[in-house]
Amino acid sequence: MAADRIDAVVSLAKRRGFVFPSGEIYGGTRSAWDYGPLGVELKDNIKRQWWNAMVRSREDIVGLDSSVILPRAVWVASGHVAAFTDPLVECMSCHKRYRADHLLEEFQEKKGRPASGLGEVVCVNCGTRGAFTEPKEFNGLLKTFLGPVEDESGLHYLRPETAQGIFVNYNNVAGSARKKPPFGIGQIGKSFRNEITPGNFIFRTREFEQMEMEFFVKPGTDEEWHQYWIDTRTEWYADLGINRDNLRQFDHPKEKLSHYSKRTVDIEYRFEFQGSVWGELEGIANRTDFDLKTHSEHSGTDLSYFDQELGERWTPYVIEPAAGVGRPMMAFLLEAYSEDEAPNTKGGIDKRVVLRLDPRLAPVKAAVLPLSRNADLSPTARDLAAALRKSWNVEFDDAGQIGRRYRRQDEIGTPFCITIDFETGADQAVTIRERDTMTQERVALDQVQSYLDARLIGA
RNA sequence: GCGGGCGUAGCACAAUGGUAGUGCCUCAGUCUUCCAAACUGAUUACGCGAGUUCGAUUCUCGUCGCCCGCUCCA
Repeated sequence: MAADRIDAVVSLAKRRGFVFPSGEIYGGTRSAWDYGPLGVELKDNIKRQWWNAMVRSREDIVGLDSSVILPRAVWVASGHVAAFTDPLVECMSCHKRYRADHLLEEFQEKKGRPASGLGEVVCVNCGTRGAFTEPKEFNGLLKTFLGPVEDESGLHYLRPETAQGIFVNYNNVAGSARKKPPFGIGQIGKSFRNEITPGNFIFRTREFEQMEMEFFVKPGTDEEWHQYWIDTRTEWYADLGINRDNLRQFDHPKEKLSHYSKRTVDIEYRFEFQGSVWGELEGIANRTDFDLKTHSEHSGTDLSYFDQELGERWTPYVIEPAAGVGRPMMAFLLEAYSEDEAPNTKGGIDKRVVLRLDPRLAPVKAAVLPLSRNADLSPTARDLAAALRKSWNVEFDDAGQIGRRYRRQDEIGTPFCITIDFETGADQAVTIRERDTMTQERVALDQVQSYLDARLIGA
């Protein structure tokens, strides 16, 4: 059932132009997806909501847009060059693949002593002992080469997280924006990871977009701030329409924390993938003073803060709410997808697909629909659509029967349909039909703008 | 990258060693006065390459891609 729901959403996403397989005419690639006309609107709306909530509306947070390509030294300092490398081995008997370090850890757990090597380890899948290939380094960083020659001197990495761009600009931002802890720097941008297994639609891709905010606080206040951001971010999803029953907070077990983290809590959504019910939307990590300290050491630039009140110097702790863009987008789509039964004019029952997106997220805010194409209603309708477009993304559609056009808009989540009919010329009014309530209201032509404005606050 | 499965219009499905059909969708027209009406017409596909063959969408091989698995974490 849940898998059906995902299938239905994936199919809808492609059919109506939300998401296309990347490079499809050449066969496509699982590494990335392309966002079509409706997808880019939805994605921008999600990003705008995040930016408004996290940056614009807050005195204590400012924005940044840092580069994707960074020198290798940054990633050495951040620990990614070392930590993003996984030694992979394969059982030559059954071809199952493992992480070599995991195999050795498990051995020690079971036997209570370290293994002398992989030769002692038994494949849990087929029972063969020590038949593993040599460990092969698998690095999650994407490499690229700058300059005329492809050699080590030109080696740069595409960022696997946007956060490092914030840390290396810490002094620039704090100084120019005149901010001191507690304060934050927010950023939206692309990141790249050479994932072993991309998949589940836009859930895991090698190129992806992140919305990250690094919040710098005084050591000792970090745990309190951490909890504040966990709750604030969970609320954000609920406010935009995710049912609380489909959200949960997941505390990472200590032994599985990232190399930089003291505690990490994920906000997860009930995706109901095959094999795993919950999937991460956002991770809120307490990165301690790891990043500012390591960049201070490696770069030689002191990134600590001089506390005038205390007369002492300390390195801020960092609380990081790091969200994807694609994952929330998928969650919002799954959450919004519904199938109603609706009677049709033939006396039968039709399936009515409705995307109950929050109006703030809906890619199209209103559709202007002349009741008939033949009766000169279209010019009035086009004028109205053009006027409304100055404020909102508005569609005009005069093709086919009116009921069909309503359904088309339902399917893409348009909250309002505005119909120009044969009385419009006389009474200078239109009918506005609301997606969720299916109610209709007669509204004067010159009041349509304010009608929408009142119902699209915050969009 | 390794193992298994799968590749026919945008989608769902056919058929065939000789010219590939249907429904839905899309588009145009007739008609249609508020919830996927009807009719007429139109666009669109054998993933790619090689081989076997007089002839391949069909058989063989290769390749590419997708799906599932291999803990990746936004």
